[in-house]
Amino acid sequence: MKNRQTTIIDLAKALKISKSTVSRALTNHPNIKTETKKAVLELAGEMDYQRNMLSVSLVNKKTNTIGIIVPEFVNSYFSKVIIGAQEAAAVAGYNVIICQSNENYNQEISNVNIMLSNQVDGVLVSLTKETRNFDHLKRFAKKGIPIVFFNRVCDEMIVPKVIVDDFEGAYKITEHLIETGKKRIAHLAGPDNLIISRKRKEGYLTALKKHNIAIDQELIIPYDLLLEKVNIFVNHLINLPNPPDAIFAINDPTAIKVIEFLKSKKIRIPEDIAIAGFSNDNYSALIEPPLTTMSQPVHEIGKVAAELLIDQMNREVKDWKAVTRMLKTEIIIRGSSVKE
Amino acid sequence: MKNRQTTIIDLAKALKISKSTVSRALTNHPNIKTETKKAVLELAGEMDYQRNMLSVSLVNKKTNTIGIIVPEFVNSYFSKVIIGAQEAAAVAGYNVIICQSNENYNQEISNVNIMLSNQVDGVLVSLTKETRNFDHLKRFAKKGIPIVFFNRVCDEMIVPKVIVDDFEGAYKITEHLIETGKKRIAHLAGPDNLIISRKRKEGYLTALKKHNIAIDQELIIPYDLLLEKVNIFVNHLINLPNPPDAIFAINDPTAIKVIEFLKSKKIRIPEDIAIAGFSNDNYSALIEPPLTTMSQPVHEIGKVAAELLIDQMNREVKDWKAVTRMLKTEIIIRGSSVKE
DNA sequence: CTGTTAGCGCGTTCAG
DNA sequence: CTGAACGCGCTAACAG
Repeated sequence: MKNRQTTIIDLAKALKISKSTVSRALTNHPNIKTETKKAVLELAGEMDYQRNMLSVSLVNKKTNTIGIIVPEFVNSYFSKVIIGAQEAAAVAGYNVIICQSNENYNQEISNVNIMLSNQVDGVLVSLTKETRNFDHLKRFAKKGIPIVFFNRVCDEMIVPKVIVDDFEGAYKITEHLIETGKKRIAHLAGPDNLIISRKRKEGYLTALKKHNIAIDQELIIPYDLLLEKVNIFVNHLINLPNPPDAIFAINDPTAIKVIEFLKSKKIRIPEDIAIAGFSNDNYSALIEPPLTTMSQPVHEIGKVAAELLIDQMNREVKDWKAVTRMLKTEIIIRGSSVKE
Repeated sequence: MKNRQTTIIDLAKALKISKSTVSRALTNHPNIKTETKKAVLELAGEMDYQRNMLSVSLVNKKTNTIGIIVPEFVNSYFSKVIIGAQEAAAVAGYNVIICQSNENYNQEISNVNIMLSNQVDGVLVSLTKETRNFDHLKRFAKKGIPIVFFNRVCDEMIVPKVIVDDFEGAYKITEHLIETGKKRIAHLAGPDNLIISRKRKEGYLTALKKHNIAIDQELIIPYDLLLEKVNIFVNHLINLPNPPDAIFAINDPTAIKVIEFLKSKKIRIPEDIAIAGFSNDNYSALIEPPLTTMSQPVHEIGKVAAELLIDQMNREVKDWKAVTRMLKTEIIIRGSSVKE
């Protein structure tokens, strides 16, 4: 089926020396005559020899690979985190394999199996919106494989985490809406099992309380992150007897959908209803009106997560540390909340 | 460093049977007593045994993994292609490893090395904008590893390719601009080494000729796909003594940048200058005005590419077929070219 | 139906 | 400085 690739044995035969010598020449071993080393390297070049990492990993019990499991990467958020992680991993000599769970719990389980059977040395995980049970993820730790969560983290596991201050972010953005004169602020809240959803909702609620605005449960919409349904929820909101004058959406893709829908209904943004999102995605600045949102340091989230993971991998299991790194967000005020 | 993971030997010892029996039980071998099989499976579950694919791959000389090399995946285009490819690969029992070359030739070479040392069974490649030499990619074929190109393909290698009709797409979209009454249509053309750039430019030129519009070299801007530079080029265009009344950009991210810049200059779109892009990216419908563009069947491109690759992998090298699949595009007319 | 043996490609002892 | 021998975890071929 497949042509055999050049191996150390091929090189050894051609040069009439032992395999171990070839191996040593290839791995910069100290005890090796410079000329035999040179000869080996030369022939390796000619024959396009490429080290078989499968064997190396098998022998070393180490693949130099870290796995990343994300819910999706069509939106820019996770793509950028991945790039940040990949760069930091490369610096430390690690490759990366990526699986997307497609926001599906069972898919996440099967991703874990893929990672495990490919013997990753560590994993970076951001949970699906459905994940409520973490047994599949605990398998990593049991096998001595460190795990680091980012963005969609899990309280139940004491491991390193990289997050932003979702509470504060939501608080500030809600406060911003209040300060622009809005009084009935609705919230499209994410699934309650995600900590980011709960924190952002808390931030929202706390800001309202602080400013003595009565909380109206009618304005808090439980939303399962299915963009197709945004229209229904928003339509419901605008048809309330006492409709909202602002909507804070759990994330930017949702907020963008909200804007689209309101525009189609000829509702003025921000005069009639102001909109805010969360995360400052790629195109949030480009829609009309541009979206007010909290920016997250996406690239750095990936970088820090990878660095924490690599740190864990360099420790004995008993020395693992479960630090939580909380990175800075920044409010980006644009035309969806303030008339420019 | 790492806790040893459960192996077949562990199971064999615990059950006091031979390793081969355990192996057979785990792989659904026919010749095996149902009760021993059951016992093995049960213990495997208890001990959380996970097959070490490193060893399996080493023995089988097959990793069941296909590699994908893309220039980037921050924009939605390649993300979606990857998802399509991943789905098709999964159906056939293949995993996927993804590398991004970051539009960098040297990075692409190093990606090839990663793929090779990880012993992928086949690769899907979309070239960087810098790639002019293909020796690194020819190494795959020499080693019996099939390669399939998509989107950014290469004339020099006779292998399967998945493309869209870039010539026709560009022709139609230019013609559309002409039909809306535009006479001085500029083109932000991609690097000449990319076939898609050349085809799209040809389509543009042919449409002009067909409609007896003189070709003005001043309006054809060679552009290296660096979004940061779009403003400079567009600024140059609008300050020409005889400025364009339309701009056809090689891709959507570029077109979106053009729109942003023109808006900042208070130039009316499409009245003063109409804009068209190519590929119908995620947010092209959302900007103001929404972007006229050619949609590509991104998901299907990935799917077809993966299927062609899997087909090659199932053949002997001598039976490899170099089909080129050209998928359908569709013009999407929106407000950036026609006042709504 | 089960056990034994060999070997995938490599790195790492241990001898010289 | 170099070679021989062993083993990583698993599957396949060959005996029973």
